Amino acid sequence: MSITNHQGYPAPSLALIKRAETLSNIVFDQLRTAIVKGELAPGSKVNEPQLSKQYGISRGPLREAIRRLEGCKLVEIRPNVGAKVVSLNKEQAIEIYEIRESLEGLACRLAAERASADDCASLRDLLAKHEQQIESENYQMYYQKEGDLDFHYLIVQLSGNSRLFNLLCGELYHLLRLYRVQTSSEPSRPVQAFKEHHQIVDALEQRDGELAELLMRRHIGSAKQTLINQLNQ
Amino acid sequence: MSITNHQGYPAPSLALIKRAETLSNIVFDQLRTAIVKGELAPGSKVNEPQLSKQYGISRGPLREAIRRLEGCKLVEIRPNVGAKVVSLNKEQAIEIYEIRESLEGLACRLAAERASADDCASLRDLLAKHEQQIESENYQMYYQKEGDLDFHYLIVQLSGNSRLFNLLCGELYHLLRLYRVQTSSEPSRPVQAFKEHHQIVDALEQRDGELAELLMRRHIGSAKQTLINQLNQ
DNA sequence: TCGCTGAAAATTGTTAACAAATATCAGGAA
DNA sequence: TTCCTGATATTTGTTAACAATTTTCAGCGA
Repeated sequence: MSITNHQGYPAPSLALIKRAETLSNIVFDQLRTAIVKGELAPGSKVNEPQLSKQYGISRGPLREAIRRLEGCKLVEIRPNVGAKVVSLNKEQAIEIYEIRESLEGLACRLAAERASADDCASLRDLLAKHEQQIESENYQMYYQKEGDLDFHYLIVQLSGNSRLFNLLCGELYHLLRLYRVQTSSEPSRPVQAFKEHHQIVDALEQRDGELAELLMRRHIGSAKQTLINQLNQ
Repeated sequence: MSITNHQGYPAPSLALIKRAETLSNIVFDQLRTAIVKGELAPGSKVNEPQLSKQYGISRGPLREAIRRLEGCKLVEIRPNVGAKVVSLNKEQAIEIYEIRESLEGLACRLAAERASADDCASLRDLLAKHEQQIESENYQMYYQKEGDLDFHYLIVQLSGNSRLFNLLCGELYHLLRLYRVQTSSEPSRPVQAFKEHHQIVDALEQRDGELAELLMRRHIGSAKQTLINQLNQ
């Protein structure tokens, strides 16, 4: 969950000055988190009077936060009726996996072209740390937990394409997390995934962008296929 | 934009029944159009009192519309300072082209797999119509005008992935249009582009998803390269 | 029971006023 | 001149009240 904050704060001395966050921004963050964590159930109504009481603010900034969520496609608003938390069906989840497959492939190719030796070392470190975790705990833990996300996040970051990062690690990540919460489904092939991660890092170290792209697309394609199998079953 | 009228209203003329659009939604549409067309210059400040006067509404719904634009990443808001129309530099434009290259490749592959014979016929019709326009007017016209967009839109639509459509033909299209307005740059290789469009349709007709993807990636990669050359010059 | 009606309640949309922060700019000092 | 200062004006953030619409639900009749 350690996402870099690219709107960096100005200076160390100013670090103590509390950022002038507006109520709207605060509530936007809290609502988005609540939605992504499933505390606000997919498909459920967003009740303005209730939430404004709950957060202790008036409806003005709350409505602005909801409008921003609408722009992010996390809620849908029908005029004179209200906002509903977006809800994904399996077809829509597959659509997102298709996009992720393509874009993380791109990220991998770019990362292979642009990553420095230090960057590759970081990736190796990360995988080594994961290996420790896996051995000390249980193979099940790895893919299901944040370890998988850390790996993907780092590669997308190494791609150097900041819009790609925002898209994959922001919007699409939120939607997929929403879907997982909604269906209580978790990825379920930890050992294989770990092997594939190693192969991908190998390709990155060899600066083989095409291979890295291919491997990542396969890697996510497998997860997509698992989902499709569930759909057909 | 047709009105869904569930209640059996007298219906003297459905066209006259004004849709229950909120002021916020109306102004959102108008602002987005103004931004994408460049009427609100990139980087310029979004002044609430001025706009609320101009549109004849109060600041409440106007601010909601601006917050929604923020969610769409078309404006950036700094607390206590206000909203600015987003402005893209060349690096950011290249980032978008990289994403488009990958995603339109995906769209092409999916379109090749899913498009029906009728769909392919529609594409052929579209290209034939473009060919007429080109011959009757000027080769310059084609790639610069909406013809190019029509072609890309249709393919993305044929992919059957609605989120992909919203992403490519919604968000990314708006941003690229913004960049073109900003730099007054227009694509400049109409003849070659037209040939490439034909090749892509050929691949689609042959149901060759891999080739279609490759060709589309090259097609957009060329446009990206043109941009990079401008950057280095 | 079922479905309809319509008044009451709750919710959403909009506005205007006030509070707080920032931007502007005249005036003065080095 | 150039750079500060600080009073003023403007803009943004927030609230509460009002208007309009939808939802709820008791009452009624077939």
